Amino acid sequence: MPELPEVETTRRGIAPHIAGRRVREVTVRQRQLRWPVSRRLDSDLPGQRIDTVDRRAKYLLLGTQAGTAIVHLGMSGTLRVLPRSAPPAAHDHLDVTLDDGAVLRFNDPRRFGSWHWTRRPPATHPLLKDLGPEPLGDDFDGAHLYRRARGRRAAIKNLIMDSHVVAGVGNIYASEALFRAGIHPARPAGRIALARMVTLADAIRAVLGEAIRQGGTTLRDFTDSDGQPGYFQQELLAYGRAGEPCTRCGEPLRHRVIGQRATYFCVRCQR
DNA sequence: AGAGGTACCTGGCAGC
DNA sequence: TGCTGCCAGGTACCTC
Repeated sequence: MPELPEVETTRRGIAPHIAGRRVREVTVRQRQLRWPVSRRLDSDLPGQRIDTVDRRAKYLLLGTQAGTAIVHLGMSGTLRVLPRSAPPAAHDHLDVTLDDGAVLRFNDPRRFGSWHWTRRPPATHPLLKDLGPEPLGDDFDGAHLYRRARGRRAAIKNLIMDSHVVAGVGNIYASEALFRAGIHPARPAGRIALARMVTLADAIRAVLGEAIRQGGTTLRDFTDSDGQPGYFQQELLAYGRAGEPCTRCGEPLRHRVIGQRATYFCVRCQR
């Protein structure tokens, strides 16, 4: 269930266990993920030391001297560090065995996740090169949103979920940020004033930041073989709460499909 | 160029 | 209990 906070939580969870380790072996049990896993991964990654564990949008980047593994968790992917002796379970599609006997194991029931290998700077990879700014980075703010909304008649919720506008805002946090900002999710993006875009950008940063902090607090030991990876339990104010009273005004929250995705909002507070 | 729909795949759950 | 239909956190790609 990875949105950006979970991907970041995963990154923080696995990094201490894999950074600096050398890759002994790559085992691909299911090559058909969102895209077929390139044979280059099997051939190039073994023998390399993992120097960096970074994140760009919802992509995890395992950097080595020879190239970078680009990993996406899709809708249902998880990455965990386990003892090599741990037997593979259903949907354990890919293992990266390390030189200390641990294994970085990728599990993904729905197979919407992906593994790429690139020998070039990862930022130039087709999947990454056109991404918008990081929502928690310095070059994302209300002015950026306002600029990108000029001439756009699409719903604001669709705009902030467009990874080319801002990277990594998923369906849950789009609803949450719009609720906090008091902006109706279906409002045409081009008809929102700069000041409200500033409020929205701040809300996006706040909700993602808080979720990451919560993810950190509930993060379990990623080396625990039988523990579920610790997904954060966030106090969501809008998402999934159709019919429940708005925390601000008491009006029952509504559910509506916008951009083919479930959307939750308050008709009184959000305009 | 922008907007909208489709596709990928499996598991869980409500309803019958 | 078992079947069917629907829904789910993502996002590239296609068409209009």
